[in-house]
Amino acid sequence: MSDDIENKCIRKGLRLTDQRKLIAQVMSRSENHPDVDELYQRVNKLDSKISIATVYRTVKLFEEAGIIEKHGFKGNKARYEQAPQEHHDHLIDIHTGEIIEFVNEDIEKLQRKVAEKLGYNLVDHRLELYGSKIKK
Amino acid sequence: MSDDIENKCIRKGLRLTDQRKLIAQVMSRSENHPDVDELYQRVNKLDSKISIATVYRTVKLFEEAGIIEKHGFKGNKARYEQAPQEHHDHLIDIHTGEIIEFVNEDIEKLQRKVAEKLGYNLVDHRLELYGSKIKK
DNA sequence: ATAATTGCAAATGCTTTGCTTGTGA
DNA sequence: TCACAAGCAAAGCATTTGCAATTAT
Repeated sequence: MSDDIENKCIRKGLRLTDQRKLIAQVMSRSENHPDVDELYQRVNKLDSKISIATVYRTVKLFEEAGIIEKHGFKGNKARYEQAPQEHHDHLIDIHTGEIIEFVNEDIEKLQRKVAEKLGYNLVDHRLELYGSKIKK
Repeated sequence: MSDDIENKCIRKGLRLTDQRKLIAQVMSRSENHPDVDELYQRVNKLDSKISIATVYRTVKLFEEAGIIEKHGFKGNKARYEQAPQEHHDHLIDIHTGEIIEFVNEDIEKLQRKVAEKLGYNLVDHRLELYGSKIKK
């Protein structure tokens, strides 16, 4: 269902305003990883009175609640995606900007091992691959 | 020698100004991964007339010439380090901010493999581990 | 000589915030 | 009702840029 995010909000005790519902909805339906401005554009079509400050506040709220995830890929602007059920990393096409999600359990394991070898518990990580399409 | 960066500038045909020499020198002697402001503070002690705009311009110039590397760890501000002879990744202590460099050839291999499986040539990557020190 | 570089301050781009009015529970 | 959220515009930061003066080659 597309209001999954709404339910999460309720469970987290977040007040459910019209604007938050809209942003949740747009976020749910996003195929790509939109930045705040894209989000604002889309939400704006549904409610032209919403302000970009609200989008920023909501996105941060959702992020802190663990409902969505923030990414800072190269080329700065923060991009968001719905917090995935299962963790994944990203491969970014350096020519088109297309973002492909992937999972590799071997890499995950090695990361934990590396951290431990250095005397650390792995709390979080960021892995981004940048590549160009192989032409046949 | 600490003026390794200077030689690289010459080889790249970059004009060698006093300010660039200073920044190169400070960069060479940095143990940590300084951000522009730290760099500016240090350089400023050697030449109080230097402007922060010059530091920004120089750091970008060096980066584009492949002389230094730019990192965007979590918590935004760009940090720089001398371009290493051998590639390495970073583990960041989430409590102290300390940055530890590491190399793991297995992870590197897996990354290439993952990219290829997705139909891409791996051009670049970013791997950051965030951890907290294991207490004995 | 002269094209590139600097310093300064103003401009930019993204993000946050103060304050008043509006609203969900 | 009333603590919290939204809208607006102003402020904040990191970074970039226009321009006149300076400098490396």
